[in-house]
Amino acid sequence: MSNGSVQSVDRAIAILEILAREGASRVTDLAAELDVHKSTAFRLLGALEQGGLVEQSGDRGRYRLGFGVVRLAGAATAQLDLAKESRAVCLRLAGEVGETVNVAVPQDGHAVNVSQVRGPSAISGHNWVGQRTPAHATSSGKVLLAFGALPLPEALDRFTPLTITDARLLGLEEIRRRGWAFTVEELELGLNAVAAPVRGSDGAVVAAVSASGPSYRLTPQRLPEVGEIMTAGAREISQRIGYYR
Amino acid sequence: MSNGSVQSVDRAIAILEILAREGASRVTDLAAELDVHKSTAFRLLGALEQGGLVEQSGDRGRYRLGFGVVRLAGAATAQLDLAKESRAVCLRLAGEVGETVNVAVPQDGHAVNVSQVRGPSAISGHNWVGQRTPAHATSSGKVLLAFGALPLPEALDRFTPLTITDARLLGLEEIRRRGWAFTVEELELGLNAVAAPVRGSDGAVVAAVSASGPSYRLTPQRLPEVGEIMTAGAREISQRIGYYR
DNA sequence: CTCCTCTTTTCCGTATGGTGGAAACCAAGT
DNA sequence: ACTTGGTTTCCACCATACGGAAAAGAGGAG
Repeated sequence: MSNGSVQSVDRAIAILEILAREGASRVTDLAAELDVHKSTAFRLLGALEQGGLVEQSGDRGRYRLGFGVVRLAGAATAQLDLAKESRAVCLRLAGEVGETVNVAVPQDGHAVNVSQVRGPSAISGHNWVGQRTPAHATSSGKVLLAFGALPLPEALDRFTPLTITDARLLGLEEIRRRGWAFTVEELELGLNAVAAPVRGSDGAVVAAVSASGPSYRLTPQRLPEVGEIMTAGAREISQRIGYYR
Repeated sequence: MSNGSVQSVDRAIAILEILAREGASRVTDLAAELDVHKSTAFRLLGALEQGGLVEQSGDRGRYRLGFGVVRLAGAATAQLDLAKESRAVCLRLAGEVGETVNVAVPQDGHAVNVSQVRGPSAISGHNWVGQRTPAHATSSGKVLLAFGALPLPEALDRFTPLTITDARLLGLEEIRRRGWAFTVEELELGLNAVAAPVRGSDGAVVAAVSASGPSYRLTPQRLPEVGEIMTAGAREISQRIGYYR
């Protein structure tokens, strides 16, 4: 843990905080509050302005927070929103399907779980949250691959004898057509899963919600039924985070 | 207009943008993308973390945007929200009262107008938006003084023979009791106004909405009626920006 | 359990980027 | 037209931020 000592970055952040508090400020006032020279304050404001984090008010020499801050915050809260808004839906889905439900987002070429609700009959205490999973061997991953939220990996590693290691056999087009994906003992023997796409406000797929359980309960015959349930659940999560189509 | 040349601030902002785009990143990846040394990236992240704009993800060495960005954005959008959300209400109030309606926020010891809707019978083409007005001589200003959104100025300047220049005679307690304020030819001869307080999500008064017009139309006898209308309008604006009490 | 690989984190000498100061420029008020 | 106070520009200097080396840590393979 560092002590945060980059003087001009510290000062720039202090300027942002002052502007958040005051609404708008003049160069002179900011300089006085920061105890720096007016030319220093002016230069720091220039850098923040160039980066979109501040902008000039109508009248000369007065600054306020810029829309760049709102854009950054939008990105910061998007995943907070997703985890928060999806929780209630995951709880219901876990009860309805009877298995563990997860929400995964694309990150560094992997599917990373950000939310989990354990199924009522869950045997395993396994917590998937924070864990990255191989996209080609998980139902969530296949969804993210199919809908363009993840790029196809160069190598598809084998985890079980049933793992698909040929990209052409992943069936991504069929997943797009059907609207949900599944795996049958491809990540772990005895583990099946079904996932559906979660869309953001612009319609792009930003996450996947999945149900997973032992193959003797989540049988291949049961996949279509569970697929429809997850698709409806995914749609509801999408609406909760701002997708209205 | 400066060229934004503060290298470490520029780099810090670039880090924020990368994190907004990627969701989370490692030190090594940020360094590569910024084309700086890993120790440089690490130090900049430390400064941003100290300022609350980034935080570490669960796993070691991975960073994401922090809640400080959301707090800054909250401040940035609050006034955008106010101007946007109040517009529809101001339009209706202007029609209902028949006079020009303004919304003012406290800034640097003044009441500053951020939104205006001209009344149907407005004679003057005067645009108040962006203009700061003396708090003690305007109805909006008196509201902001009464409810603690503005401090009492040291000197109360006289604008007309009717301007109140003794702070004790402003009647701030009565304004709090009654819930609205008025001026009668205190800023300009022949100009009267009525204002009511707009509250933010935490209940604090963050703005005032006012109706102003010529004293032969906005007569003293008409002030109570208009006061009630403005109070209802202010409550509606408050609810639109998140006040639910 | 050991070793390897890669990343994170720390430390430090150096040079360059950021500083304060002086001054030019600008806007508002009298 | 002049004054006042703030904004903005320019520049020499030095203190801070840099990159590099290395220590520490984590994860994976054998």
